Amino acid sequence: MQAKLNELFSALSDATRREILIMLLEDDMAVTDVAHPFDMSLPAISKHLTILSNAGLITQERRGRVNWCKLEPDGIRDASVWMLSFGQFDIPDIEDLERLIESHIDLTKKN
Amino acid sequence: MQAKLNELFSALSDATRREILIMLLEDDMAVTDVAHPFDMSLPAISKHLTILSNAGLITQERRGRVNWCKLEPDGIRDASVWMLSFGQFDIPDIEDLERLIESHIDLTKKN
DNA sequence: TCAATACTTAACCATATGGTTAAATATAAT
DNA sequence: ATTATATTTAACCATATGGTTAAGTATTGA
Repeated sequence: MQAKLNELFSALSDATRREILIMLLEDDMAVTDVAHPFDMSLPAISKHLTILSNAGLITQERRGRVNWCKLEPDGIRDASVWMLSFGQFDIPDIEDLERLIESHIDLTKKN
Repeated sequence: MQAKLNELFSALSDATRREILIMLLEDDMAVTDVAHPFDMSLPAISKHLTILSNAGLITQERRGRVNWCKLEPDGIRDASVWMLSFGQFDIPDIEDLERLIESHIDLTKKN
């Protein structure tokens, strides 16, 4: 359990990986397309995807030469359970939330 | 913002640090008392506390030779905002939550 | 004043992380 | 059959992380 939480929070502790997760909210994507917006080599992205996969935050399914990445909706659950049980998890300022969701939309439009 | 989130999730990605946070839910504690339940040197705990402090999850206030550690209730907020905005943040199985809260109680009793 | 207490800092170590480039693999298209 | 595409694997590198022990610094108590 603790090891799983370590892996989860650790996976979330990198901005590139968080952006990838947000991109995958929109739709499933091929590895190359995931890599496209980032100023980073393909192997680097491939590694990030492996980390997200091991943490259970995404799944990958190869069809032909394309490896499709998709969000695993339950992946974040253990982390959210921990945060809720930690108790300091109030509903945040609605404006913070709106601003952040807005920034996600900008991000996906950027592609 | 991203750097702050990196720091926050990274601080949460270590089981020792998460346990420390849960201990501090109960009450403020001196560094030595924080260290007591762990099979780890004092400098190691001191480092963990610095990391929690830099992430904004706790504050430390020295009075005399005792450095009091206290939870910073708003510290986790940015992480919770991100998770909520990520959207896959359902209220989890109530039994999962109860089991986890129970395990926290056990943990604090252990001291 | 001297010793004990409550730490922090320094120096070190092994392993992990996040990136790179080059080479390998498998599939699809020509 | 050859080439292009999509991706992974390997080898490498610099820096970060999480621990250690030993030494240093205040503060308190005797």
